Amino acid sequence: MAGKRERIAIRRIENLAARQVTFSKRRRGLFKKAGELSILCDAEVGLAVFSATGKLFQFASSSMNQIIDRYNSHSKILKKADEPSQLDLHEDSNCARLRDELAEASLWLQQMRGEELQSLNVQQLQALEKSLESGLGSVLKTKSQKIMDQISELERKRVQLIEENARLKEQLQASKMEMQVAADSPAVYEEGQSSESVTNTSYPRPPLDTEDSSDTSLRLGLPLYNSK
Amino acid sequence: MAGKRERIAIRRIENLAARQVTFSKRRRGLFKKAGELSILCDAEVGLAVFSATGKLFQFASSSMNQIIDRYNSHSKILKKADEPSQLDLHEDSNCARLRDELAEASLWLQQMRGEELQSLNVQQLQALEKSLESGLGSVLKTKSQKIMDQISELERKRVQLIEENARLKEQLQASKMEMQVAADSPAVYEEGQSSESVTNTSYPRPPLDTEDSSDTSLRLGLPLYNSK
DNA sequence: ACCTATTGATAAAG
DNA sequence: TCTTTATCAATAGGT
Repeated sequence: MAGKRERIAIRRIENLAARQVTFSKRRRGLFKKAGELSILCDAEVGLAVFSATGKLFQFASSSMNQIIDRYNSHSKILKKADEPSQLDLHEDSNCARLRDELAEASLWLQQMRGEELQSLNVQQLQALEKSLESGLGSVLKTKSQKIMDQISELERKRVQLIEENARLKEQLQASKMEMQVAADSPAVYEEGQSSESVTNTSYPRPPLDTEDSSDTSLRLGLPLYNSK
Repeated sequence: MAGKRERIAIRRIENLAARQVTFSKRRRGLFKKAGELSILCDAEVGLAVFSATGKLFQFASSSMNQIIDRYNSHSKILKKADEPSQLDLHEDSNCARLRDELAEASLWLQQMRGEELQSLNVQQLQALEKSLESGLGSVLKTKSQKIMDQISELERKRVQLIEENARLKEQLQASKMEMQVAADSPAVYEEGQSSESVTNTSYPRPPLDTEDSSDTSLRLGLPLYNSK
């Protein structure tokens, strides 16, 4: 029924299935915490994880390439200033092509952000408008979906808590009644069962299993969750 | 004395001191978990964190450069499979930088077109949405302005043509009167132009402007703007 | 997948 | 920043 969570030693998990399960769980936890750190503390965070099978998982608060650039800048500063002269002169066709593509992509980005539009004609503007509307639609759809997922999750938790509350109220009632009986006839009880029997005669109460009712962990809400 | 650890909301911590404290604690926790994941699950993990003040903290299960190289390889595979050999072998820093920038720009373009959105969180989606709406607004504004300009231009041409028409009508009138005078008192003409002028009077023709009205593109009202 | 017991992480205070 | 402590969150192991 329960996880004994004996703390596992931090060394490679030999069992393949267990390793994969742990990888999934811990990876999600790690990414969540990375995201929280970036938001809470206004930090730029980049995280890349390659599974043992070679698959890539990544998280970046901004974009991974931006973070890598920034990282390289820092590394360079720490190491040494590079000499740009030779490299600049040695500009081969691949570089030129890349530069052209980058220029084109940058212009597109500018135009999608609403800049440098004067050089476009009405037809081109119309195409751009259509593209932006389409993109906006996808973004809204994705955002809605993510928000709805969050809401569902919250609702699920809310229902769980309501059930928990109801259970605790019942137990509180039972506890009060027990105390009142104890005050009426103050005696020393070694076991809860005797008081329970008295209580039963005085106040009707929700049925409790006599075997389990002395188990603290169960009183605190060993729930018969049927949720979901 | 005690931590009430009420779960804080995941949003930027406004208080500077509290933010720095949380940054320290969570950063250490995050790095610890990153290390545990890499060992437990035999994964390669790279993590870079830039504080709000610009300081770099990093963790890498192997070496950061190795991880960045592996990451770039994956990105390349995902993006395009064209000519990897030449670029890989002849990779100077300028080329690499250009390629990274291009990759980033391409990703942005994709996301603005509504693709590859699943990796974004709600905040990032919101920012993207805002950017798209802003760009769309500018595009619509520019398009409207250009259309209005075209309408104005057409209206100007229309007025010009009306005036031209009126002038021609006057000339026609004058011409007719001349002809009538000529018929009344036929004189001797030495040049062939006289026959032409007679022809003109017989068949009225559409007005022709020697300069503007002969420009087909303007008549069609669809100026063919040449972008770039 | 889901659930819980248990350990781990961490917010607040000193 | 370090320590303490009370809680909350992550997760190991089981179903």
